Amino acid sequence: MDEAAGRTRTERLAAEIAEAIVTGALAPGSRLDEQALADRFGVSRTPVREALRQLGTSGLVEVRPRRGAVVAQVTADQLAELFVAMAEVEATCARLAAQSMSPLERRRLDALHEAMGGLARAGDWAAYARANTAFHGAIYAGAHNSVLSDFASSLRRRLQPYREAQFRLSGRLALSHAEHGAVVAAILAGQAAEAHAAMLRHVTLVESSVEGLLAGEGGAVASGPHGGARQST
Amino acid sequence: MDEAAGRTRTERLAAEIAEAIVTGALAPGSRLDEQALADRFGVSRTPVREALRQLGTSGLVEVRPRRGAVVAQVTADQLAELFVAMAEVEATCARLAAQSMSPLERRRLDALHEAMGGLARAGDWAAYARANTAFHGAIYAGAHNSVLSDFASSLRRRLQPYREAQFRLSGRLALSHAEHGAVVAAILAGQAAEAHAAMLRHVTLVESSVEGLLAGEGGAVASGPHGGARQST
DNA sequence: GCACTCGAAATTGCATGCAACTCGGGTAGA
DNA sequence: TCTACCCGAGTTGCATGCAATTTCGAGTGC
Repeated sequence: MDEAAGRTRTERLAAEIAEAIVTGALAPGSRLDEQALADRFGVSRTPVREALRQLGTSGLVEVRPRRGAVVAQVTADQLAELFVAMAEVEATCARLAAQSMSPLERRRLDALHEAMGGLARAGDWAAYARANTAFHGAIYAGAHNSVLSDFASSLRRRLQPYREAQFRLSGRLALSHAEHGAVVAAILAGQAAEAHAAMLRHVTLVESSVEGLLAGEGGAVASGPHGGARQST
Repeated sequence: MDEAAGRTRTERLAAEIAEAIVTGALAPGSRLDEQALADRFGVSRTPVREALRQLGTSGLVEVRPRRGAVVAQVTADQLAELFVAMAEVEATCARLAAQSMSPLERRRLDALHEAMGGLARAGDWAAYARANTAFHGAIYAGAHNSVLSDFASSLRRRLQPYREAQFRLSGRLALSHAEHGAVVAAILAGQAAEAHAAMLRHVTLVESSVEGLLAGEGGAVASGPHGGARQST
């Protein structure tokens, strides 16, 4: 499934390591030994080092000079800050989208939302999670601002493992779809303030849902939301 | 002048190259030849490459696989997007700050604002520009969210050369201080919506001021706001 | 005169090697 | 027994070298 994802080895490595971190195959806090990674991917340490630097800048790994790299620890406090930041940025995107989405973009957002209703009723949380990414992506795009859009995407990506788990909670799917409904209605109507408020509420509810999950797991925040998932590829 | 800024060569290089880009010593669009940079700083290509990758992730340089790195071009459209993003993020920080700044933080913000009034009346735009960075930094910090704060700082840094020029415009100093006054008043009073609106207005006014400057320069956006300025420190 | 092809120089991507630093265990001393 | 020190293994930071790709220019055909 890697085909020719990235042209250079460094790019492919950065993508693969990021994937492993986001999916939980590499647990937060684990050391990222350069030689071990190089052996594992069949390359030398040089591209591994370059990939780790890149991931360090984007916040996924922490590189300590002369002391190696580790998968970034996400404390409960930092997790809360990430969620607040994502809520605010997404809400901003929603407001801008309400102001500046084209008629075509509005129709497509509406259609996507309708389709997700079917997935929610069917209880297909895996498909819903995928569609959910597209849904939020459509709103980022509708803001017509690549800087905000990129930032929102990167936050969403970092929080992906924490968000995904909560879709399995019974009832969350229908709730999520209802919250989306309020966002979509406000955007379609061009009501900027309402769109902002609705999106803020939606993401904040996701956050409290995640917090409930993590609390139930017994303070396993530092080791991520995966009960023991290991790499799948 | 570099003392021991960064411990490793890569870090120092990243900082120095970033500085050269931000101050305009390296013009947007210029090629960043690895060997040339290595010679210039007296190191080998390896740390230069790692530094360039880092800067690539943060958006300051554009690295094209197999085709070398160039200082990121900022088109007029991208500049507008950067300003919109900064306005929105700063406004969000201002709103959060109004909600959650401690009494001590509020007093300090007020004191800083008062001091800047003196600088504005004296027409000391260089000192005002420095204090301005501290002023906005205080608001970022008051939001109590390192994710948003870091993002805002990075945007501010990228826009620094464009913002700085407009302080020299006669009248801008007093106007800027007046706009700050509205922001400070709202934050001190805990009026979240007002703080948001006031900050949005402030940054948007800075943007139009910068646009006026650039238009006056004759479409020199792509080559940056420096008419030929070279590094000063 | 213009476009296209081919080849050499230049530049990037990556592998390898070495020195400097970190960190663990063991030992001597109090 | 506890503390401090020392030393060796293991890692990281960086330099160097080579292969692959891009780029630019000269030459050729149309």
